[in-house]
Amino acid sequence: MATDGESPVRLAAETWESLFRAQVAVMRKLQAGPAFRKVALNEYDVLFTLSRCPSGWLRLNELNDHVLLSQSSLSRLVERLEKRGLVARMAAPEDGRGVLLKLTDAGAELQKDIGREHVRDISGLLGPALTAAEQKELRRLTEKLRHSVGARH
Amino acid sequence: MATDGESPVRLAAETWESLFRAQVAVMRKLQAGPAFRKVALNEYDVLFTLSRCPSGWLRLNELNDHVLLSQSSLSRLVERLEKRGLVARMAAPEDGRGVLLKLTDAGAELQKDIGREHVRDISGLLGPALTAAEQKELRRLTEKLRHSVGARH
DNA sequence: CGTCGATAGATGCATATGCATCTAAATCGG
DNA sequence: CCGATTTAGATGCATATGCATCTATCGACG
Repeated sequence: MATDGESPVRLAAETWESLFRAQVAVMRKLQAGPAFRKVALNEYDVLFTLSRCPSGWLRLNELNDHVLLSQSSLSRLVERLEKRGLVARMAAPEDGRGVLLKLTDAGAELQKDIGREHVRDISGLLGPALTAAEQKELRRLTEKLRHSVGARH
Repeated sequence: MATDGESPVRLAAETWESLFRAQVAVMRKLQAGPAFRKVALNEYDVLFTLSRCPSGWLRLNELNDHVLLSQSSLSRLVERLEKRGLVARMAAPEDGRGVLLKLTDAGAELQKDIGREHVRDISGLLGPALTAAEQKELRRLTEKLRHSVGARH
């Protein structure tokens, strides 16, 4: 009758809390680095997502699925990035309501610069903490989690 | 000479990105639930941390290590919680600069209410996504990561 | 003890965020 | 083809956040 000491609900809660705290701890360190002096985290996230987009152009609403921001905040964030000359807008060809975004050359270059530094910082944090095998397992589990959660209805 | 297809730096970056995206995906769902109608995420985090504190009282600066917020923002957040009657302050007995915090009865009750719902939501997200063994492994890896990253001086 | 640097919080101010709402374009139903 | 509903983004406004700075206390050292 004894469970192995933990109900499924409690296990899930503890797992989430641990994941969340780890994310906070790493993020704290990353934000302290000089990489985020020029762009805020969410701004970098947008630049990064755009840099990974195969066609170069991405719809604003698709971008919104990636970032933990409300629609209105993202709208204004992009407005700021545009004013700084880091992204360019274009009306969507097939949808008169839509807006397409892409990095400008300056935006792409800034993303690459920050990205390089960012990747070094990350490596410096994860490398000493987890073996390669553990990192792979962590990547696998978080991918699985994300896809399960992201899968709608 | 062939690596197994992945440099350590790249693996670390991908692992972090996957962890981060999973956190965003889960957080999005959690925030959409009715639990966060009454208190914002960071506010709940403070209530939760206080509820877990053995002595009941916690220093403001210790709280700050837990939450992804600047010192000034936490200061004002606590001020709001105090105005809402959810936490109480006390001058630290051994340190005239310090402030001690604890939940009021109303704060403890609200935390428990939201916590219950929160835990149910989490279970509903993680349960279908990962087996119990996978959750335990994820918990282990993220704890290891957090302790390694946090143990900095 | 008295001065000096470090630490805990609070506060002024500029900016970022979210909610509600608005406009315009697409889609649906007849 | 037309009106009704839905969807993509933008915007007004109140609030939350961060940076720089300020005050008060602590701790070290002469």
